[in-house]
Amino acid sequence: MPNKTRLDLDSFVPYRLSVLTNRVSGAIARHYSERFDLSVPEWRVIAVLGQAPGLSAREVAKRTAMDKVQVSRAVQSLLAAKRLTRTAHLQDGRVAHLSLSARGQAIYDEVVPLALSLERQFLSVLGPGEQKSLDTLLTKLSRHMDRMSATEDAALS
Amino acid sequence: MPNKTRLDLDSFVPYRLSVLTNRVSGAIARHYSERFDLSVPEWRVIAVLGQAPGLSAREVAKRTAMDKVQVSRAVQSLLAAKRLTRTAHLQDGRVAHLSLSARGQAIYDEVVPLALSLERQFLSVLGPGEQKSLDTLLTKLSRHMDRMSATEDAALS
DNA sequence: TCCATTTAGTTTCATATGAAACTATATCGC
DNA sequence: GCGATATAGTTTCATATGAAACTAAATGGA
Repeated sequence: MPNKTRLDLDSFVPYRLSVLTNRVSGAIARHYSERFDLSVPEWRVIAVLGQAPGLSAREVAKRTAMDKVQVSRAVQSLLAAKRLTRTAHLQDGRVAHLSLSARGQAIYDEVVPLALSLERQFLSVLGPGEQKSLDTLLTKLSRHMDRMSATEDAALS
Repeated sequence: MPNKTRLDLDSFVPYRLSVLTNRVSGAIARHYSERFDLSVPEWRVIAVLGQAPGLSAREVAKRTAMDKVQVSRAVQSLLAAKRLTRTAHLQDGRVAHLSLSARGQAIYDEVVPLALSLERQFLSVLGPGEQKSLDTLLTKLSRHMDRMSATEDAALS
């Protein structure tokens, strides 16, 4: 790929990524939000608590790449809808453990197969080798971004 | 890749795409927004008008995958900052042609190399073959999403 | 022990966003 | 030509979002 000197949005990778991602996320979100009245942050909280019950809000934030404000709000609305339970930490009064309630678990059990099926549909245009290769590329690029932002942060301090 | 029955966010492709994209877009946006007080929609409008002056708002929307409300607002603030010019369409009174003003062009000329350099930095972790392969995969997946949403739309009507 | 600092989580406020209604112009069918 | 419909673009309104301030609990040092 030659060094470009002109910007063509259609071949600008960050832009292409952004358009693709928004369409995919949008398509998935449409499915579960219609059926369960669930926002994206709420769904992420449910997804991570389904896998790892008893996490604190901070831990949920870390695993979902959301910030603590987003998590706090999602947790509040999920609690209001009785989709989560919250129990105080025994030693640390600031911390609360979060888990899915029966209602939350029911949603989890129904949305997971839906999400996986949409993912399969999305990936079905790629052959197995291509899927592996996508996986590798995403891993490399994500790690690279980790390092890049770590470097930037260090530069600031 | 075996059919998964359990959802692991870290290996769920739509989620990985979303996290990666947000970090990349965020990193780029941070650069130009700080320097030029430019929002993402504004920058997109400038990017597309730099390439194709004289487009209408509707055409800008189409090329940037933004909706017309977003474009309308971005155009308004760019006009207010005298970064665009607007001239009425000769035949059609509803339509206006948009172009970069000298001020807008100056921003374009400065941001384009910055954006391209950040893209190169982002992609630098991949070898040339991998970059080509990323390009191919993005193209296939985007086309696939086009077809999928077209099918859904058709199903609705 | 007590003050300063850190951390978990919430609230506030200002701004961004999207859907739907609206305005103005253009086009189509008759 | 003229009413019905479609299209370009804007406005309104309700909600989502993020940054920063805030509260409460924990920790660390003198």
